[in-house]
Amino acid sequence: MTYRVRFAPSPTGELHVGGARTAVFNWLFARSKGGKFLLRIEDTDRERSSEAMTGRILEGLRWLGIDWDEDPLFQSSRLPAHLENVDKMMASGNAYRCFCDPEKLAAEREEALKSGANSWKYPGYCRDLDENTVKTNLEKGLSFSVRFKIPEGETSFNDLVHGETVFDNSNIDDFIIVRSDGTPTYQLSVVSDDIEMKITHVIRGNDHISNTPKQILIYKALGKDVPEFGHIPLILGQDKKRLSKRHGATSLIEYKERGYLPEAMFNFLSLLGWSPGNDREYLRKDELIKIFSLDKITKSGAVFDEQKLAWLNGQFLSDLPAEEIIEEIKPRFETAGLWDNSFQGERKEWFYNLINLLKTRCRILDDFITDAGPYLTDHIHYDDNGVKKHLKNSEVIEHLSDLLDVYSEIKDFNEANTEDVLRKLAEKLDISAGKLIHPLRMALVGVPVSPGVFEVAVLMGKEKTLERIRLLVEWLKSYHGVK
RNA sequence: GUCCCCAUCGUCUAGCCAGGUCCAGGACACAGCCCUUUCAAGGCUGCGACACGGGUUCAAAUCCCGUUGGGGACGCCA
Repeated sequence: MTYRVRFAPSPTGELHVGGARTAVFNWLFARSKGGKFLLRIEDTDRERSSEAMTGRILEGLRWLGIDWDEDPLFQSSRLPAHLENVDKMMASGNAYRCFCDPEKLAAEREEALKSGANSWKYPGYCRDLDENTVKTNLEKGLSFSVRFKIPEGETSFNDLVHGETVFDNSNIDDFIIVRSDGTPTYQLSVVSDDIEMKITHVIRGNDHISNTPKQILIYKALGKDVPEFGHIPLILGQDKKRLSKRHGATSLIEYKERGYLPEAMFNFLSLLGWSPGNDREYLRKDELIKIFSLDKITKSGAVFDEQKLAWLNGQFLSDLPAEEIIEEIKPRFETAGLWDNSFQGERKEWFYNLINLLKTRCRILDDFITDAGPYLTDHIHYDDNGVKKHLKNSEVIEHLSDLLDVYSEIKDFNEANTEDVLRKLAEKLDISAGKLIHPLRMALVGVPVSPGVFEVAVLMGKEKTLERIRLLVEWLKSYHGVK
């Protein structure tokens, strides 16, 4: 059996993280089974759909590393085929024309609900119209929609994640499959296209569970095989409600812009409502393909926790070679005005070293911008807290001046020597090494946080190190009011 | 309201189907310690959950029923 699954976004908005997660599960299923992963663009809502949005959705998918096997099917192109199915169903008595006035129906419904009824279904006025009436109505030019005729009985399916699920048909309305303007509705289009695309497994969000019996009934009315269905849990916001815009960022692209790596995002999404069944969490795509299975999908909703995403991103960042990080951060550095082409030219090695020094401290890509700043510009701002903590005693002026002297003497300005010389000086001055180390860090980067200060000094080079110590000495003189 | 789905640490989850090895394991977050020149990273420790009530059973987080709670769907949107 060839497994065929699909992801069917409608291009009415950005690719939502929930949608992206559905795509991830479908893709993982297909790739792990050697099946096909297909795309269908549900663009039948002409008002809200746009070609531009289709492009952005595909771009998001590509960014995540999700590829598809055949050309995407545009639902709007399939309109005649959908309507053909309606003819079949009308001919077989599974669908009928409804001449009811929609406004009248709406009013009826409102009234019924207001007077305490707990649900309202189409009363079936046109359900059993005789041929002559239909004919006359048609001749009169009355507009009509087409409804699906729900049969008696119950409809059940064995959901891949929830197991046996049963619906009593009496709870299902004779839903509309063709609007009075002659266009097919969602339920019809989905089934028609899934048949056309030979979809074997429909893996989608939980919110579609109540659509499933309707769709199964259409398959049956059409005499087609019913595919397997698997309904995955919804992604929730902190308040446990379905993730939506009021929870913050919901579109995949926003996370890309925030500096998350596609591999990390993919990994994170795969863990939302699925687990490999053991303690492994930090997983690459090829490993995920190997271990993914539908029966490990969780039943309950999953809260989107950006902190965990950030942690995962940090894991990927730490393991990513500097070259690749540089590719990712280049555009960000450019917009921040920190980029210089020499980083990929004569200062290539130096820049690699810098990035390698910073990467274990970074969680998202923009962290590199703030962390790398002091190395790339000469504008040093002395952080208030750092000043209070390490520079408030005017003695540091003397200490730094001494450090400046001994550092100027160093011939081979490497980590061992810079450390050695500093520690000897501290001993001579009878102070702890920290009393020199922290001011030195302040001199070099202006903040009390950095990689190992000797690594920093060496990376900056002797000249710049000396210059920055001098600069801080001058700054401190005026700060402490020393002449 | 009706129908459907769900229910293990604050969060993601393992365990549940094939009941004992679970006074419930891992991860994120949080707190502390170690390492250490700071911050990360790393290591260690701590905090922290089987929603409730009934069954069934020698034994239930695991099976059954109910209650409660949460969510989703109830469109001539998709």
